[in-house]
Parts: sequence; structure tokens; C-alpha cells
Amino acid sequence: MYQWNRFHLEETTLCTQGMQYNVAKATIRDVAKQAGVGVGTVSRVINASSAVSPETRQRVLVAIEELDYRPNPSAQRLSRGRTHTIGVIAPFFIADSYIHRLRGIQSLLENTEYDLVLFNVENQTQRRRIFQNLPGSERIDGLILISLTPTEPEAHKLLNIGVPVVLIDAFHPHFNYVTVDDVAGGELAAQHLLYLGHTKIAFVSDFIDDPDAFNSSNRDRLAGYQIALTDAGMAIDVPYLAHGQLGAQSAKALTRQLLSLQDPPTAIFAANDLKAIAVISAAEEMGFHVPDELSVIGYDDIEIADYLNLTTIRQPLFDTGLEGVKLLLNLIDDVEKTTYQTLLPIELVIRQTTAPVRAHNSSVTELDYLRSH
Amino acid sequence: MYQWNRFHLEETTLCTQGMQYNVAKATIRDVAKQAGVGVGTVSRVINASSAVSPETRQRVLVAIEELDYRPNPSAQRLSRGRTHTIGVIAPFFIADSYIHRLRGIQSLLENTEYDLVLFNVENQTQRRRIFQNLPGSERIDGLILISLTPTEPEAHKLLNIGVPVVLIDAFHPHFNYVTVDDVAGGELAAQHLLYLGHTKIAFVSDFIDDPDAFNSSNRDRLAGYQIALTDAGMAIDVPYLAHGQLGAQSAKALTRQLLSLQDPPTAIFAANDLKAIAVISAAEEMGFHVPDELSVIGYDDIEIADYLNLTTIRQPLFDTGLEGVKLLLNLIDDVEKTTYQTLLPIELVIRQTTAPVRAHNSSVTELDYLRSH
DNA sequence: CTGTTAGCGCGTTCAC
DNA sequence: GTGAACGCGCTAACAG
Repeated sequence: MYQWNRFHLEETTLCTQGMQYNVAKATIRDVAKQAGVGVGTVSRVINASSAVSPETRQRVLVAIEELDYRPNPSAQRLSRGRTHTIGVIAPFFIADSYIHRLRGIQSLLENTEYDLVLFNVENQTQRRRIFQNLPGSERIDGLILISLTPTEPEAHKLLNIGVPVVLIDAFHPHFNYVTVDDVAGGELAAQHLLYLGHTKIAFVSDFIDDPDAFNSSNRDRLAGYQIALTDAGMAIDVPYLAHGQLGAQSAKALTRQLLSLQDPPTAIFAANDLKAIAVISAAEEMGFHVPDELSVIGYDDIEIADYLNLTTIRQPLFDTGLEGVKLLLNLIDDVEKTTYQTLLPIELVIRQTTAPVRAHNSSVTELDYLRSH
Repeated sequence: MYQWNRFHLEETTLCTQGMQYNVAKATIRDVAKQAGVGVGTVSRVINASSAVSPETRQRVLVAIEELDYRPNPSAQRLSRGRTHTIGVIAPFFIADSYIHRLRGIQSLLENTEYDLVLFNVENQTQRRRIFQNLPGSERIDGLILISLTPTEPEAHKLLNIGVPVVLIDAFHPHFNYVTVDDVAGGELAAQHLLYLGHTKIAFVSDFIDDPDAFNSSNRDRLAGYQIALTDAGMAIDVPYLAHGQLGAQSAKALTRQLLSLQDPPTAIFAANDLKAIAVISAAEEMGFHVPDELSVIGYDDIEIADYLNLTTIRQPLFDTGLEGVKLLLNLIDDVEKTTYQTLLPIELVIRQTTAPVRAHNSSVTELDYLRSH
């Protein structure tokens, strides 16, 4: 085992330089003067509100072009009482899933006038702080929470910020939300393993009762797993339920425990792809070959899953974000407030880390076999 | 080889619900009245500008508390002519590195009054569009570009938007930037392999001359590699230079090619961790054991690297973001415009995918050996 | 120290 | 159709 080696190199260069900013901002007044009209008219052509005669409209357009005029957003916001920005609160560290949902949100927003402002909630301190001081209608027109299930007090505050709220990858009866059915996902994963003939199926996840957990996905996936096994007429084997903290080492330790059991599982369902990768890594270190001797299925279908040929459950992350903003924008525009609760489809992606259970419970590898001869 | 199986389940629930928003916004005038003072005074205590007598200050504070008053950002922005928001333009898909830099930026911003608004540039179309319509001083007080090296025309536009600009993970002589030394990183990686006795070292990266490339990191890492080899008195073996497009399959194909050479490399330096993982995956599929028969080193030290015990080059992503905003905020406040160009340190993280080169050039594995007896 | 007032740039009545 | 006022909520400059 190596220790880290560290090589450091640091450098800072400083050189003066003449950057000059052109701050010649044209206002609506300038445009009006240039076009020989009143500011009201300019405003009208900008907002395409009421009718303006074709000729004057043209004159205004030309003036706008000449002066490179662009309306001042702050003034617009103040005047119309809407901020034209939507807020997104999300735990940054759920890197892969978070980013794809955000991409979905962004993809729709970039075709609108809306700004996207970001708030980070990585820990309980940040969470407390942001809920203590939630952005209101003075800052945003709508709010999206990603992977954040509000507690009751938090829900209460959210309902009072004065703008619509949409939950993505989280559930609460009083809010609009877009999510995937993690229970069904867990079921799907377990069913796949059952279909391959496995009966000794373990489940590896983060701690289920962690109060710091941001959502219930681990719990839901476990529930799905339990349903599938029960439906198949099987009992849930407690020693096969392994929960641990975040990180590679914890998942590896759990795997070693599972595979050291008197009667080790022949398949492991990991609650997310990262954990699945740790499971595979630990299993192979112990000499278990995947998938011949151990099937492993993950959850999420992050990019790396393709690199490693990991069988997994894919959820439509991008679409989740997309649907979320759509919902929010509708809510912002609509007068009537209805609650849409949307479940997006999931799918099983079979690659090469799951295989039919071995006919005989032999754990003799080819290598062992050859060695012994 | 399996095909994907797809199981779909979809559901949409809709139920009416009485969400009512409290839109009782208190203005500065209300506070002034409540406290029995003028608006100017309220403004003073809010902005902690000039001195206010302790008693009146207290009265105002109480009034603010009672009315749950919070200043309207749009009005503040308009009035002081500053937006109190900083913009970040970044290619979202560079998921891991992007997210950590963003976290660094966010971590500093959350202690300030600044909003963080995000712009996505995933492809040339988006790039063209955003540079066509760059946010100016009416929208932001400062701009950060992540992993985006401006072309000359782009640089010209950036210099004219009226607010300071900072580049992160990119270089341009006319801009402030914070980056790591990719050349030194490439050198470090190659030196590590040389130190282990390798002489047949391949380099796998994205296409070097891709006009769509967002920055020069691939090229720089290659340059570092070349320097290291040259310094060691070795020639650069062209067949060992493998460039391909993004994605797992491309990297795997390149690896297969390299390892099928008459004289295959004993070590591969991948320009990023994802590629390194693909390299390992392909190598092991071909029966090459890592690190015994093939050493692989990556670049970035993304989370998964720890899971897979990947030797790699770590760059201070978070710090890069942090330093970037620091720089920007200073630029925003300072009158004199100087250019700071900062290089942050990198480090070699040795895990378990690199090992000393084998004494004899044998590529016979244990399995082969046993099989043949 | 503190109240008053004039903009900030734009949307939106209102009369014309 | 169109121009001129007023107000959005706040900051800053000015008197007192």
C-alpha cells in the first residue's frame, strides 16, 4: 500500500494592464429621443404589448439598433414587480444526478427571459440557514428544490414565500413535484435478479434512518426490493440488509461482511451506482468474479456505469429537471393553483455485471480449478 | 452481449389544492413609519453606512423585525446601479470538475450578498449565442468563465461588457485567470511512470486539435508528457499517442489498438480519469492485468478514482473556484485594474493502478502459465 | 445625527 | 396610436 506523494508548485504573476470598460449605457429615454417618440412607445415595441404603427415601430427598432439599447433588467423587475429569475436549491454534492437535472432545467430556461440563480445546501447548517432566510417574491418568481424533502416546518415556510415551489426528486403532499418512482425502481432491480434465478440477494445502501438524509430514495428502493422478494414468496433475510455511511470504504467493508457470511449472497443490489462500483471492487479483491460468482446491480446509470458495463436502473434525470421547470413556469403564469404530482418512467439497463445464478453453488473459479490440478 | 431491456411505468396525478401566498410585503416606508423615522434613516441602518444614534437604530431594528421587512433587491440594484449578482458561464457536461469549481465559487458567495446566476455552454451553438448576447453591467457585476478559453473575437467582446471577467481553468493574456498548470501535471504523471521504470509510455486523450475543445488541457498535458520524456532522454513514439473523441467506447478502442501493437506500452497516461477507467476496463477485457502488466494513471482525481484505487493527478478544483471569485470580488471593488494570473498547485495521488515495470518483458499471466502446464 | 427629496430605468395608466 | 405623467422601492445628496 502506497502513501500519497505530494509535489507542490505554486506561482502568482501580476501585471498591470489597461482594461477600459465602455459604460455608455443607453436608456429608454435616449432611444425615445433618437426615434423622435415618447418613452411609452419605446416600451410598447419592446414588450410587444399594444399596437404600434408599423412606421414608428420601425423607427424605434432602428434607434434601438443604433444605440445598442438593451433594457435594464433591474428597472424592469422593479417596475413590473416580477424578478424574472427562478431559484434552484440543491445539494451540490449529489454530483452526477444533480448536474443532469440542472441541465434539464437550464435547457428550458435558456429559451426564456428567466435567470437561473443557484443555492447550495450541502449540510444541515446550510440547510437551516437557507430555510431561515428563504428567497421570496422580491428575489425570485419561482423556486425549485432538488432532492430535498421538506420537513413540516420547512414546508410551512415554503408555502409562505409568496411564489410557487416545485420539488424535484422529492415528495411532499402539499407541493408540486416531479420525481421517479424509487419503489418501482427497487422492485425492478430485485425482479431482474430474481429473474436470473438468484434467491440470495443482498441490499447495500446508505443508512436508512439517517436524519441528515436529503430524501427517501434509499428507503424507497429498499421498499421496492422488499416488495419484489415478498411477491416472489421469499422472506427478507436481515443479514443481507447492509447500511452504511457515504463513501467507498464503507461500502467496501459492508461487501466484505456480506461475502464472508456463512451463506453469502449471490447477488447484490446497491442503492446507487457509486456503491455498486465499490461493491464490485471489494468483491473482486476478495476473489469473487463478477458476474459469474456475484451479480451486482446499481441504480442511477451515471456516466461511469457505461464505462464499467454496470447493470443498473436508469432514471430520466434530465427530463425530471425539464418537467420540473415546465411545471413551475406554468404555475407562475397560471392564476389557479393546482398540484401536479408527476412520476417519470424508469428503466432497467442490463449490461454485464449481472448473470444467471450458477447451477451449483460452487464458488470455484477457473483459476482455483487450474491451480488445484 | 445483452440488449437493453426497457420497462416503462408512468403516472400523473393531479389534485386541486388551496395554496395561498402571503404577499404582504413591507416597504422601507412602512418601516420608517412604524419606527417613527424617515426612510433615509432606515436605509442607513440597513446599509450600516453613516452613523445612526443607538436608540433610533434600535427602534428601526425592532420595526424591521416586527414587519419582517427585507429590502427589495430589484430596487436596491436599480438605485445603486449594481446588480449584486455574478454570472458564471460554464460547460455543464464537464460534470465532476465543473461541479467542484462551482462549489468553490458558491462557498464564498454564500457569505456575501451576491447572487450566482448560471449560464450553460455545452455546444458551439450555445457558445455562439451567449457570446452574441453577453450579460453586461445591467445584469451582473462580474463574470466568471469556467473551462472556456475565449477566441480573439470573444475576448474582444468580453473586454467590452463593462464588468470584470475572470477565467477559471483557462488562459488568455488579457484576462485575469486562475488555473492549474496542466503542463506540469502532465509532466508529473509521466515522471511518475518513468520513475517506476517504464519506458514504453502511451498517452490517451481527446482529440488534440478539436476546434470544439473548450480549453487546452489535453494539449497541455500532452506537452508535459513530452517534456518529461524528452528530459529523460527518450524519444516520443508516435504510435503511442492516441487521440479520440469523448466517451467510453472511443477510449476503449484506442486502448485495444495500443495493446495490440507489436511492442505494446507498459504504461498508459490517460488525460482524464474517465478515460483512464475506460483504458483499464479495455485492458482487463484483453487479459492485461493492472497494474502488474500495465500501469495506468489518470488525471483529475474525481470521486470515482478513490473507489477504483486509481493513481492520478489531483488538481485543486474547489480552490480554483474559490480563488476565482476572490479575484473577481476584488476586481469589482478595486478601482485600479490589474491582472492576476494564478497557478494553483497540483499533486500526484498514488493508488494502485501503477506499479514498477516488470523486470522481464514477459506478458505471460499466471493464468496463462497455469493453463499451459 | 436625521428628515426630505430627487433620481435610478422602466411599465403603465391617462388623456389627447 | 401616442406622449406625458406617476410610481415601483430604494439610495444618496442635501439641508437642517
